[in-house]
Amino acid sequence: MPRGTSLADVYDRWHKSHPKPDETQCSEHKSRTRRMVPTSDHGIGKRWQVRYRDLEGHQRKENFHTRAEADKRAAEVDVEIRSGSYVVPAETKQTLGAYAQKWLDANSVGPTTALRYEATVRNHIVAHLGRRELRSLNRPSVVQGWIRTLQDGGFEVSTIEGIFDIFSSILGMAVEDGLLPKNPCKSKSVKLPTATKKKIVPWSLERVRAVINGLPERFQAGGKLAFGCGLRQGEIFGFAVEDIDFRGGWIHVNRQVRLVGTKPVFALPKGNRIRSVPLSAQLAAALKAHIRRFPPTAVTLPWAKPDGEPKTFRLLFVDEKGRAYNRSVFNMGAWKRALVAADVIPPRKRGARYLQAAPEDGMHALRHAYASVLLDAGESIKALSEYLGHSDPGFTLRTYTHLLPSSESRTRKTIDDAFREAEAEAEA
DNA sequence: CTTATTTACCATACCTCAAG
DNA sequence: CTTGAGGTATGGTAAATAAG
Repeated sequence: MPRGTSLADVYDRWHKSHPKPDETQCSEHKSRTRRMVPTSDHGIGKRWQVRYRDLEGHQRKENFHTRAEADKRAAEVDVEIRSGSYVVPAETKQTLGAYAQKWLDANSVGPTTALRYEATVRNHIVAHLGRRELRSLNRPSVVQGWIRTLQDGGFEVSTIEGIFDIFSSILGMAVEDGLLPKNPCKSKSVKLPTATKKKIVPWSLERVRAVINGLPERFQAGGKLAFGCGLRQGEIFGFAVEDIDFRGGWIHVNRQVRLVGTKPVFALPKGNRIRSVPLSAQLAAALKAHIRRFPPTAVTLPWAKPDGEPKTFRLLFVDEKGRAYNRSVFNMGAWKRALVAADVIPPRKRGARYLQAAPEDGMHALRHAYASVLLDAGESIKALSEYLGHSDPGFTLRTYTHLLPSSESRTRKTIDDAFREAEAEAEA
């Protein structure tokens, strides 16, 4: 703006060349006033300003060096506000790294999940995209390229999905905050690698028996309980003598032992869902024998979080020092050795540091074996779902549907049984 | 020193909930 | 019933530490 030009002159020129916007034309949004004024008259800094009200009615100002730029921006703002793609310009300049931290801080999830979110953001999101400005992420190609680098990293599809979900959630919040016009993760052109759905292959009964036999004596009944009632590992570790109803033939799954970071705590089972499971006579006998041999040990741990209220339960299965089992120690030690004893994995080679086992040969395999045996015997999905503690029978069905005996084999078996019965009657 | 155990942290499968 | 988004427990390795 040339020196000596008065503010009034500028206003005048502006209004002459830019007729007042028609009120009715833009009544669907709140951007009504937009005008340009010089911000200073000494030739320094930005001299043209666009003013408007944003979607929430807050007044916004943006400064420009030239009138042409300001004009262009003013037009853009109107279009953006009308179409809903408007974002606050200044705040989109923050980096993804900074915004991801806000997302982490705003979350209220459990400690396990918080740890995972924090690690995922740090290792997979901020590491690759952390220095980018938020608004620069509004391009599907950028997101797709990032997915590609994850793929090249050799991660499982399920892992990439997990990382992507968190990323999408962060950008989703940015959209809600008005910092991004839309979430590029939702774009049609952003594609995740497709997963081949893995089917659970249950252990054979021989393997179940062999591995249980290979466990240390103090935990053999624990293995039997895991297989015989389908409990999760943490639920076995938290199983107490008061959870058994010998008379009625039930066990109650009321808690688990969980690690919060490295601190063990008692907590409700996964999904905060307690349940009861029928107890077979043989398993009951095994538990009684175990209790005689290894009397229940009172263990006190905080409830739910390390600084939670201390609770004491008389646990059936504790380590040699009378502590609740630490799953990391257990899986590395007793469990792996049982796998070796059962010939599931080879013994450790000289010089090798660890016993190697496949992920599907963890203790969870006993739970899967339980499900498999029940389905094979014709137990209903509904009942199985209850015993496993699934809240959704649909999930149980999806997980185990391939283990349901086929209709043909059920038919053959039924007829075979009928024949046997008929022959038995004829003989009598 | 070598080997065993524990700790710290990461990857993955498992699981819930509710909307479509 | 199916599916997508959100969340959690289990499986695993390497570094740190303790034990032999």
